[in-house]
Amino acid sequence: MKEDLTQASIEPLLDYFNKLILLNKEEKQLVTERFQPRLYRRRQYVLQEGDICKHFNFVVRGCLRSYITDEKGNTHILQFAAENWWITDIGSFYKTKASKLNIDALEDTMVLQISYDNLTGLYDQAPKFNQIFRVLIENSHVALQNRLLQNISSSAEERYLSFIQAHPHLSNRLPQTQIAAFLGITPEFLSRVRNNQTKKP
Amino acid sequence: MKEDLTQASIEPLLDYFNKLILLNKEEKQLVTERFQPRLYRRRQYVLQEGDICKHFNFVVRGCLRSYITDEKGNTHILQFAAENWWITDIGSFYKTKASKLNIDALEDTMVLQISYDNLTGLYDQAPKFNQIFRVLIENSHVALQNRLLQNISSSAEERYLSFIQAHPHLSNRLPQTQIAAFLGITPEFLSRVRNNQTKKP
DNA sequence: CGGTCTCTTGACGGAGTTCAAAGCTAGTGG
DNA sequence: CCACTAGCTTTGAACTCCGTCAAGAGACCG
Repeated sequence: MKEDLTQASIEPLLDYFNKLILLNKEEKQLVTERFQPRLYRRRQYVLQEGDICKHFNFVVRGCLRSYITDEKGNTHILQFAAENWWITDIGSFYKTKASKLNIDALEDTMVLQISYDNLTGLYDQAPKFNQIFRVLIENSHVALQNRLLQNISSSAEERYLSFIQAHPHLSNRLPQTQIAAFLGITPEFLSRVRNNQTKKP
Repeated sequence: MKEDLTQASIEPLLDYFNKLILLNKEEKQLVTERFQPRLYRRRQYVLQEGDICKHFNFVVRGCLRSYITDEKGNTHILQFAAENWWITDIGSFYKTKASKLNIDALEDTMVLQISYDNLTGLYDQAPKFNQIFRVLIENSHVALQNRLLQNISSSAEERYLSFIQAHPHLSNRLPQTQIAAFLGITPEFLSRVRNNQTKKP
């Protein structure tokens, strides 16, 4: 499946903003000017540990992940980002300091990305985006709170069932190794959980 | 130790804001007008599951916690908030919907709190506070990301050591049951972890 | 094809839980 | 100010969940 940037469409992003707060013509124009389309190929890094995160990314097609790698070489996934999701290292991006996270592509992926300067410029030209990006972070924060609470209160099986129920589209297209790294268990144990699950009902 | 609202001081809050972004005289005045001091006694609820979270709280003295209770009756702590920390249910507060969290006082606690209307009024009168509160959430979000990653990648012992190192003042004044509920382990096991720890070095 | 990645399965080991009991601390009411 | 109760901490033993290591069987891609 070929794709190139001339096919890039800003529409999904405009739709996304419009669902949060209606944009006028000028604001849509600003978004179109300040966000840049970009393609990442499978396994390509969007951000590498130690670098400064330069962009806020909106996924148009494909799937990215953010993760850390521990001293044993195991990866632990903080977030997946498929269509219409945002991904960045907020701490590194806003404070311009070295990132502890990696972000890379699980599939060939097209994003619309905005740099720090372009984003602060956007805040100045259209203050409405202050509110929009505050809401983005709030939503993301609430989701993360729920995930943490579930992690300290539920078994691996409960977390897995909850994940496939909340994200059926993701659990279909991701390899189980990635889901295990997200849930905080080993791929072997996830395999057993799934096996028990099919026998149950 | 007696304390009452006439002794209430807005100073810690003004100091806190000033360290993020310098405030002018008018802005300080606005903060003084719009934040209300309030006392909560030990075990008193600040927010109860099912209610709508009405306030953003800044702790001046004492300590609060936010938590859920599961079907077995176990509590799982999302956050502690001692001096100079913020605590609220962001989702419930901004979207005016029923909260899944409880917030209560672990000690007699004085807070400075602001209502939703007063906060949005503050945003309008002094846009600087848009930025201030965006930074607050960003910081909180980064802290939560780190905690989640540690939870899915580290042992109970590692998490405990990391907690007492990052928050020595808190770990001294909190009962171990509360720390265990925060780390996601049983109080019995935390006792054993501490016991091993004292024997080691 | 050949190699790499993914998924499964088994046996074993270890981290963390559950239940129960006991001593200790601290708040509370009379 | 004392007595009493409720909560905190510790310890033991049995048990469960989940990880580790190893091996083999597809599946996909170059």
